[in-house]
Amino acid sequence: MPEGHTIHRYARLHRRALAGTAVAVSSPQGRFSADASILDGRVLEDVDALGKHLFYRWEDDLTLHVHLGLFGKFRSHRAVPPPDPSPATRMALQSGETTIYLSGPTDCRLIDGDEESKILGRLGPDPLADGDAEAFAANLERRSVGIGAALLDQKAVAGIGNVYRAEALFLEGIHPDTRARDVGPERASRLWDRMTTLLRAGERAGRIVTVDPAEVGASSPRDLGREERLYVYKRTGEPCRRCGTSIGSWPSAGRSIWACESCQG
DNA sequence: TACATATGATCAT
DNA sequence: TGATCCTATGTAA
Repeated sequence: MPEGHTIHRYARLHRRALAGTAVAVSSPQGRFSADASILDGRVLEDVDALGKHLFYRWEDDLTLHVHLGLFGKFRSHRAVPPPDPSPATRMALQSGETTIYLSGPTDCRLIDGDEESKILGRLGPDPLADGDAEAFAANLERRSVGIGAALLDQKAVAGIGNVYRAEALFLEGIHPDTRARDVGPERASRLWDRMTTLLRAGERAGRIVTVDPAEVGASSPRDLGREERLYVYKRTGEPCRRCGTSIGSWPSAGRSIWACESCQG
C-alpha cells in the first residue's frame, strides 16, 4: 500500500510511538545487522517523510533512510509482539510497549548528508509536505510525456503512485495521455488540490478511498466495500460509476493505467 | 504446491 | 524497453 499517504502515516505513527525514547534496533533477517548495531539503544529524535521516503533521525546526527518499494511493509504491535517475526524481517524496532517489524523494503540503511541530498534532489513537491503547487505546474510545463506518465515521475510530484494517478485524473476529467505541458495552469492547479485532498484523506484513513460515498448510497467512506472504493483503478471493462461507459486500460510509463474515455475525453 | 500479482524504482541495453 | 530486486497474498492446480 505504499503511496505517499502510507509513508506519511507511518512517519506520524512511528514518531508518536518512538520519538524521544531509546530504541532497541535489530535485524532478524540479518541484512541490516551492521547498521542495527550502530543504532541499537540510541534515542530516536524524529521521523520525517517526503514523497515515498522515510528519514529516521537519531541522536548523534544519524539518519536512517527507508524506502518501501513495492513490497515493503511495517507491522506494529503493542505490548505483545508475535514471538517470532517473519524470517524476512529486515528491521525490528522496540521501545516500551511498541514493537515494529519492517519487511521487504527496497532500502533500509544509514545514509550521510550527501546521500540524503541526492535523494532529495530526485524529488519534486510533495502535497503532504507543504509542496508548492506552482512548482508542480511548472514541472508539467517542461514535460512532453503524458500527464499519466508525469504523475508517476517523483521529480514532477512526490508521493503519487499508480492508484492515485488514475483516480486523480478521473476526478479531474483529464485523459491520462494528454501531454503534461498541455494541461495548463488552471487544470494543473485543480489537479494539485485534488491530489492533496486525496492524499490527506488516505493518510488519515490508512486506506485509499476516492469514491464519494453518496454516489454509491453510503454515508461514510468506511462503509464502502472493497469493490466500491475506487472509480477506475483495476476496473477494466466495468461500467464507469458516473456514466456507465466501460473502463479502459492501457500501458502508461510502463504500468497499467485505467480511465473512462468518456468522462476523461 | 505453484503461480500470478502488487499501491516502486533502478540499472543495463 | 526489459531485467532485476525486495515479500506477502490470493487463487489455481
